[in-house]
Amino acid sequence: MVTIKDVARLAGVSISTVSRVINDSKPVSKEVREKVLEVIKETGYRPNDVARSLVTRRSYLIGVIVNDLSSSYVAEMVKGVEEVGKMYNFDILLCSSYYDTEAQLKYLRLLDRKQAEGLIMIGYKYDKEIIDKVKELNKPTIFFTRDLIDDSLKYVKIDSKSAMYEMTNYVIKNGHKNILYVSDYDEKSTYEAEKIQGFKDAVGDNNIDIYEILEVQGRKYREGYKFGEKLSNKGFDYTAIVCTNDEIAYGIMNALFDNGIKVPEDVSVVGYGGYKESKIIRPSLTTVSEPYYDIGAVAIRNLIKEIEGEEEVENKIDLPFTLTKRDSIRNIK
Amino acid sequence: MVTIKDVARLAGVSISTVSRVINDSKPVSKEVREKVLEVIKETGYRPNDVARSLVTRRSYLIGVIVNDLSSSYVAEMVKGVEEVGKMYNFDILLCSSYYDTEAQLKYLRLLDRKQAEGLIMIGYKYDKEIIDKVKELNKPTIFFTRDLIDDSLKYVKIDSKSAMYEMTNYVIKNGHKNILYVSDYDEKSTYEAEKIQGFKDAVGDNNIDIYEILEVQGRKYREGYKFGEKLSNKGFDYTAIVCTNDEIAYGIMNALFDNGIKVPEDVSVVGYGGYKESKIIRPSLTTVSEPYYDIGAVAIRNLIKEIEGEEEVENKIDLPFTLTKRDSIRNIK
DNA sequence: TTGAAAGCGCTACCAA
DNA sequence: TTGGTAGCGCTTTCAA
Repeated sequence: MVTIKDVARLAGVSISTVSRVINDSKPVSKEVREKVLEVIKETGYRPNDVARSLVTRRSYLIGVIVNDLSSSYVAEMVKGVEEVGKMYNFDILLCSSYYDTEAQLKYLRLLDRKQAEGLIMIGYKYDKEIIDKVKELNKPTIFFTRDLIDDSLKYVKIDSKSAMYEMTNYVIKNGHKNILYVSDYDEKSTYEAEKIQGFKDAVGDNNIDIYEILEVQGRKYREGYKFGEKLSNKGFDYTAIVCTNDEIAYGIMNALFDNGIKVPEDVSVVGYGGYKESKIIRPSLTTVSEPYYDIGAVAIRNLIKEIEGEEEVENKIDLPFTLTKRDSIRNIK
Repeated sequence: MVTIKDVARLAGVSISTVSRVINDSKPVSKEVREKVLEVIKETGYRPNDVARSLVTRRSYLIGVIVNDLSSSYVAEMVKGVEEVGKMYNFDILLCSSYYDTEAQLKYLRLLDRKQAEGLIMIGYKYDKEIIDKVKELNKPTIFFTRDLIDDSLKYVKIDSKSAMYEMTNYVIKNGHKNILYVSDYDEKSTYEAEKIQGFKDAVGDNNIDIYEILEVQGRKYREGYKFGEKLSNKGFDYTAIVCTNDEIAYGIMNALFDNGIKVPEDVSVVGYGGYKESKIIRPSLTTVSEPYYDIGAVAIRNLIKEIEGEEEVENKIDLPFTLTKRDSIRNIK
C-alpha cells in the first residue's frame, strides 16, 4: 500500500506539499505540483479517507435506519436519500432493524462509533428508548415516521389529514354515500389518527352518515387480504372502501377478486401511499401519492444543511401529496 | 468529546489499560476493570471507530453498488446483504449508480478510499472499464450480474438455462404448442442467451415447432406494456407467452387486459424472476422464482469468508431456483 | 511556496 | 497485570 509518505519521498518533497496538491488547499508551484501528480499516477497512490477523517473530524457518513428495505416505498426513500446525499459527497451507511427496538439501539450506537455525521430514521413508530438515545447522541437527525411523540424532533411529513380529506371528498363526489374506512392498526398512531380525522371531516362536511371505520390487524398485504376475505364472506353494502394504505387496499382488492366481487363494478376501492405497485395492479389503484423519493431527498438535503451549519433549516417539513385518480373507483352518480 | 485519554486520566490508569478493557484483549485485574468501566459509564465515553480503523487497518465496511434500488428484487438482495453482513459485524455502504458507468467508477474509487474491505456489484452488465478497475483495486469482490464477461471474477448466479428449460417445459406440458418467447434486449447478454437456449432446448426436446422469439426494447414494466399493446393491436395466435422477466410479463399482461384480452383464458403468460409484485397482480403470475434475499445473503457470506481469509471459498456459486405455479397459465389440453 | 512537526484517537508492542 | 510509547496516514499550524 502506497502512502503519502512514499509519494513525498519519490517526488522529493515533503508530505505537506503532497497533501496540498491532493486537496488543492494551498498554492503549490507548477513544477512541484506536476512532479507530485506524476508520482501519484505512477504509484497509483490513493488517499486514505480513514486517516483523513481522523484528523479532519469529518466522516461524510450519514446513517440510515429503516425497518424493512423490501417495502417499495422505503426503498424509494432510501434511493432519494442516497442519490441526493452523493450530490453533496455524503455516503449512506444502511441499517435495517426489522421493527426491532434492540436492533435500532444497536445501530444507533454503531453509527455513533463510526462517527456518522447525521441520522435518518425511517420507521413506523419508535420507543421512547430510541427517542432518548437519539437525543443523547446529539447528532443532526431527521425522522420519517408515523408517530411523532416528541415535538423537539425534526421530521419530514405529509399532511395526511388533508390528504385523506381530499381523497374521501373525491370518493363522495363520485356519488358514494355508504363508505367503509379501513384503518391499519388498533394501536393508534398520530398519523393514523390524522387520517381518520380527515376522513371524518370529509364525511361530516358532506353530510354522509352511513359510514363505518373498521380495523385490520396489521398494515401489510397479507393482513389486507385476510380482511378482504372476511369482508367477502360476511357480505357488505358499502359502495366504496377507503384504505389507510395501498398494501391493505390491494390486499382487499385481491381478496374481493378471488371471491368473485368486482372492483370497481361492485365496489370502489381507494388507497393511500402511491406505492409502486399501485399502478401495476388491475384495476389500477386510485390513491394518494406521497412523494417518497422526494421525502428522502428533502430529508437528507435538510440534514446536510444542518450538518454544514447553515442557518435557515426548518424543523418540520411538510411535503405536498397528490391525488392519483385511476380505475379502482367508479362514478355511481 | 471524551476520548480514551480522558478515561485513562479519570480512572488513574494508562490508555493501554483502558484499551484492554474496551476490547477485552488482555487480562485486566477485576478492580481496575471495574474502575475503568465506571468512568466510561460516567463520562459516556464511546470509542471512535475511525481511529481504531486507522491502526487496525480494518474498516468492517462492505461497499454495495447497485443500479437502481427501486427495483424490488434489488432491494430484496440488498436486504439480504445488509442483514447477513450485520451478523458478522460488517456494515454496508450503499451506492446507486443508475446504470451509469461513470458513477460506478466514481463509487469504486470512493469505496476504495473509504477502505471498504469488500465489494458487491449488483447490476445488469458492466463495461470493461469497470471490470478492469475492480481488478486493479484488488479487493474481494462478488458480482451478481446478467453478463459475465470475465471468468476470473467471482459471482453468484442462477442456472438460468435450466430454469428457463423447466419453465418452458411446464408450459408445454400444459398443452401449449404455439409459444412466444419475449426476450428483453437486442444486445444479448450471456444470461439472456442462456435463457433463450433453455427455451429452445425445451421446445426442441418436445418437438414443438411453432414458436417465435421476439425482442422488447428494454427490460422494464413500461417497455413490456408497450410491447403488449403492439401485440394486442396486430393480433396473434400464440397460446402462451414466455417472458424473460416478470416486469415484462406484467407489462404485457396489463396491456392485454387493457385491450380486452384475457389472461389466462385467451392466452397464458409466464414470467421469470419471482419479483414481489408477481404474487400481487391478478391473475397471479406463474414464474421462476430466484431467491433474491438468499442471493444477497450468500454473496456477502462468501465475501466475508474471503475477507477473513478462509480457505474453502467457492468462486462461482449457483443457487437453486423454484418454479412458482400460479394463475396466469391455463391447461389447454 | 515549502518543510518540520504536532497530533487526531486508538492499538499493540516491549519492558517492567 | 500494567504503563510507556511508537505509529497508523493524514491535515494543519508555524516558521522559514
